[in-house]
Amino acid sequence: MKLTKDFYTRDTLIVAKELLGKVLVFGDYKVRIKETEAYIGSIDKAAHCYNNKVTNRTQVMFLEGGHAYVYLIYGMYYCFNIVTEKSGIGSAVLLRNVDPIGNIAKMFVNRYGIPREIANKYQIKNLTNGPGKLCQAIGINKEVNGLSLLNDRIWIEDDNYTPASTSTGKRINIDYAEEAKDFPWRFYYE
DNA sequence: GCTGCGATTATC
DNA sequence: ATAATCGCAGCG
Repeated sequence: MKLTKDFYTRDTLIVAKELLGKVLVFGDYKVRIKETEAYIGSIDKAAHCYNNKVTNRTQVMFLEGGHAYVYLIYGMYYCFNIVTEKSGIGSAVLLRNVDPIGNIAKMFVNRYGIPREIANKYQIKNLTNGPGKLCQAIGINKEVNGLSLLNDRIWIEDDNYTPASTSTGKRINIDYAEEAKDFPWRFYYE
């Protein structure tokens, strides 16, 4: 069943952990969430909205939980986030790794421009295992930014899958974030 | 207006 | 280890 507003408008760390195993649905694409990272603007130097800074880019992070926050990184790749907490609190959860479930054939075309049948082992392994890769695979771009996950274009659902065990660790590629770089705000399972 | 820099990825 | 590539924030 589709996750409702009450799921998203909670503590960001809880939402980040409980998103593991849930299914993101976008058009005909379906992927299962395997790895997330939490970003909390009030105390987190790694967050775009650190110090509750509202800009044209970060304003989406302050919407009520249950919206999509999509940004362009390195001028080349999009990253997909889920906004959390009540309206006015700048926070979001980044999707860092997912397993492909539905419309996988199209994902190979989107990523490599080739049919699934001729993909090599390396390409299969790297289809959706990164924040930029998963967006390219399922066609997420700037137009998704700000969309509600409670409507019918994009949403997350629970199909009663529960990971056997989950792990916690430091977030990736935020060495500039001083003390925040050591916050254990990354959640994942194998 | 100009500058420097990323919540990344592919390739060497 | 490094190039690719551009929106955005900061400056003044």
